[in-house]
Amino acid sequence: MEERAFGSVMQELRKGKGLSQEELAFRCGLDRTYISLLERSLRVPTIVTLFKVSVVLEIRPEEFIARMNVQDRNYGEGSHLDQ
Amino acid sequence: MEERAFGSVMQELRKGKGLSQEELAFRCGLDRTYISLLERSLRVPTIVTLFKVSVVLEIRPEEFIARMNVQDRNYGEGSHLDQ
DNA sequence: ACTAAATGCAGACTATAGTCCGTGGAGCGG
DNA sequence: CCGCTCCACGGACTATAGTCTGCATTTAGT
Repeated sequence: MEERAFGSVMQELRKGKGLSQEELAFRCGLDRTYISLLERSLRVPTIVTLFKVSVVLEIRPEEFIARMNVQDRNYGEGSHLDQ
Repeated sequence: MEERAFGSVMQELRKGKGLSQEELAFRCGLDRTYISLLERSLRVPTIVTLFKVSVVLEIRPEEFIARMNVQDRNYGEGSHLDQ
């Protein structure tokens, strides 16, 4: 199905923004332990959760999904990964 | 959150392929009544369900999500909205 | 009018998304 | 060593995704 896990993409984006799991959870209105479960791929989010996380991580949800499909595509040239 | 419902996009794609709810459900490995619930936005799918439906409807999941964003959503001064 | 396909919908389920408590361990600065 | 932050993890929840069965209604064809 998905080539790359949702949680892996989320963790990468979270660390890229220098957020702790707890801080991300708070800003998303989700539970701290649930973010942990997501990153370890022990839960599958609904698309509503995808949208919530995308807002906080400042990425378009479709871009988030796109990153799950392909490992190497020249994402960004570091354009929106920095900050 | 989403401007356009998941179910609305799914129904449009389903009809575009001339499939009944039952046929779509069968090909997705989902229940017929659940497809009905999704189209009426009485349920929110997980991303796994998004992927299943996308395969059958022959659309990339990120494109599916993108079609939910008909209205503009602003994530921080258009830094990654372009492209 | 009759038939059949397609869908809405209700109810009672099962599986899992998501919460809320806590504990313990790894890492790090003082 | 001590305190602090971050995170993995457990257990016991609550909410909701998703199934299954059955029936009623609508729509289109003949």
